[in-house]
Amino acid sequence: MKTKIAKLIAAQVPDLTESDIEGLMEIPPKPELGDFAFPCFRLAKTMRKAPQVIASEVAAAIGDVDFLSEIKVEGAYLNFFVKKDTFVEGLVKEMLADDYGSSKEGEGKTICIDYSSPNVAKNFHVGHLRTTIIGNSLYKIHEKLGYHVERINHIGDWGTQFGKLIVAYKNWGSEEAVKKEGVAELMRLYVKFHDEAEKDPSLNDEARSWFARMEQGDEEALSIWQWFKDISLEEFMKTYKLLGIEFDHFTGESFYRNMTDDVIKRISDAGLLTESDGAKIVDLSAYDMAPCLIVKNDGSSIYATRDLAAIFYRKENYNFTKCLYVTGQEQKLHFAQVFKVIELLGNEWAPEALVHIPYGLVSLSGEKLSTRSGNIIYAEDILLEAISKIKEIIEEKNPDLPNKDEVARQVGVGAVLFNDLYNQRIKDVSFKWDKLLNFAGETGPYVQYTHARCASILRGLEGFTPSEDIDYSVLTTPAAVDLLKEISRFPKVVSDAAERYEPFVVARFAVDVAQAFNKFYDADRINVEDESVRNARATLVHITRKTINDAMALLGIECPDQM
RNA sequence: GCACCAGUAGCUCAGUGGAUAGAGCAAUGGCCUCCGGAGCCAUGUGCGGAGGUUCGAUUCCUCUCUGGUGCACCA
Repeated sequence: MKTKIAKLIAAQVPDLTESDIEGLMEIPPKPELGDFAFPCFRLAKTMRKAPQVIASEVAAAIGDVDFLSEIKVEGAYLNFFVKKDTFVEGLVKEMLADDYGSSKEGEGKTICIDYSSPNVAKNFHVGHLRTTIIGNSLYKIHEKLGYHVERINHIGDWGTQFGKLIVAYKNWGSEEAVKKEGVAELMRLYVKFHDEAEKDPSLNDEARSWFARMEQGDEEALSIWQWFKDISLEEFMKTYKLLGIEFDHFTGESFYRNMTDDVIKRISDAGLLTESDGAKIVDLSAYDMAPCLIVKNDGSSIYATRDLAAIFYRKENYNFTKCLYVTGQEQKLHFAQVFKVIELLGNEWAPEALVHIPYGLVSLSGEKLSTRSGNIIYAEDILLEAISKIKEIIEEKNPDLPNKDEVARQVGVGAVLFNDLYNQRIKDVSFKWDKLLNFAGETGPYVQYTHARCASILRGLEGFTPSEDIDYSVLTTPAAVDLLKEISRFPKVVSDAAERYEPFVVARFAVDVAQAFNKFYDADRINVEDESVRNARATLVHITRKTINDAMALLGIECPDQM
């Protein structure tokens, strides 16, 4: 429709350039002023006349057009009012398609997404939840656009931290305690290590040497490591199950441990490796960056080395067009360094293909999360708390609901996910229970409630099936048109979200549709005597329900039919 | 010290060069014998500051203030 109007204008203004026409099409519609609005400032540059004059001239020249009801000049703006029937019919037919919102822009392309990636022997806390949820949503969004996605959980299962754990286990731990308490005991040992290391710094050297032994294949070290890793993974899987999140690969850091020598050789062969304070680095001062550490002075590898190895491995095995890293913004410099090293090794694809997707810090009552000070909230606790609160509300509002537990899980988890995906990733988050557990307004449960309401209406309509064969003039009431306009943004919303790597675009869209629907529901009665009115409105309800369901699915949130 | 990110309503946030800058929360008042009241409607204050580019700046540039983060042997 916008293209049509742009062409109309172009026909009246012969010396219009191509970029002028593109500019015309970029202007978003302002429904309160006209269905489509075009400012004439751009035209003024081409035509060397005042924009107000141009607006009147163009309006007069266009005359009668079959799909327009009116053209209004407001100062320097041209407002086009489209005939409602035509407008509505076009939109509805598009929206009835099963794959509405999908596209083929990613066909034949592979995207690797590295997300979640928790550290073994540490609890899964509210901060880890963000990368997990954001990564999962980016996966769904790209899949909707036709990309093939490899979901990679780059588990933090290698590194000096294990040396620390082994030292702590040997000094202050016991097999029974670890078997009994699991991750909680590992956490205790880790904290204990740091406390002791403050008093006796030589413990740090001991830890580093245990890690060096791991890298050399020491059997004792590796068997303890494997044991701790298994315990942690089991714990992580519980949270993933609750969230309904899956991965294609659990190739953590240890997976790449035998590939680091190759990385070092490549860097060395390229003449990039230099020695500094006993360690081996790539000097990046030419790019205003701190050097990238490749080998520590005790000869063992560091995370950068393993990240480099992972990139080569993924490029060779998955042939990605892009590889996304969903991690905290505090790791920005690290990824900039790693990506630069890859580029310097002669891989021109690196700057385009390797993308760090940072997100803001989660804090708790104004302070940084810290396991050691106990200033921390675990992911599982948040999810379980939200689920139980939802369960209470269900008992109060809808006690006869079948499968309450499953619905409570869907809505509780939905509330947590939605809360995390509703704003730009980069914003720091201050965790607050009361905000999370308030389910009014712009929240997951509000959107899910609207979905359940749609489903409920549709259940109540006997013999209704959605169809293109309806009376479109029924859907030209202000509330119906507003709702249709919101829904019509879906395809652009999905591609915008992918382009910006921002799930919040989809979350906001879901709320906008829900709000528009609730207004429509309030204004226009659906289940009425008149069959043609009923069918047309019910078709709109059907489209709304499906769009909300599909949009929420892109966030990893399920929408029950009743709640 | 250097670098990166953020600063919009009392609070949490949208706003990707266009018209009178929008939502939710919180507060107050209202909602039809009728499709789910986790809903709908009504009522107020605001772009950290100063310059610059532009016909037009919350948006782009420079400086500045405030907060957060990072700056090699942790990840």
